[in-house]
Amino acid sequence: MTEFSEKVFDAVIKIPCGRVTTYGQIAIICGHKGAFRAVGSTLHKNPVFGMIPCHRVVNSKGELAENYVFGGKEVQKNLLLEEGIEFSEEYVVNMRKHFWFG
DNA sequence: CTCTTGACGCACA
DNA sequence: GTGTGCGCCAAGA
Repeated sequence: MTEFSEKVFDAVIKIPCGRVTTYGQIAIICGHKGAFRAVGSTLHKNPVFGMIPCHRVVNSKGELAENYVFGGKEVQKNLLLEEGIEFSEEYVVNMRKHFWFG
C-alpha cells in the first residue's frame, strides 16, 4: 500500500452517493494529474469492492470501463442506477449531471 | 535494475 | 465530429 494508492482509494471512497468522477480527477486529487493510468492500474488491483466503490469511477467520456468489470457491466450499471445516477447511454452515465469534483 | 503493460487523457490532422 | 498518436505514472515480470 503506497501513498499514491492510498490517495487513490481515499479519493474514490470520498465520492458521494449518486455521483461519479473520472480517472483524471482522481489523479489530480492524488497530486499526479498525469497519473490517470496509474490510478486505473492501482484500482484494478483493488482487493475488495466493498472497500472501493470503483463503479463510480468512469473515463473522461463518462462511460464505464468495459474492461474491468468485477461482476459484470450490468451489475455496475445497476449499482449506479440504485444511487440515482442517470444513464445517457446503456453503459454511459450522465456525468454532465453527476460528475463529482473534489 | 530495466522493460513492458495498463480500468486513460489530450492534442493534432 | 471522427480517427490516430503521444504522454503521463506506477506496478509487475
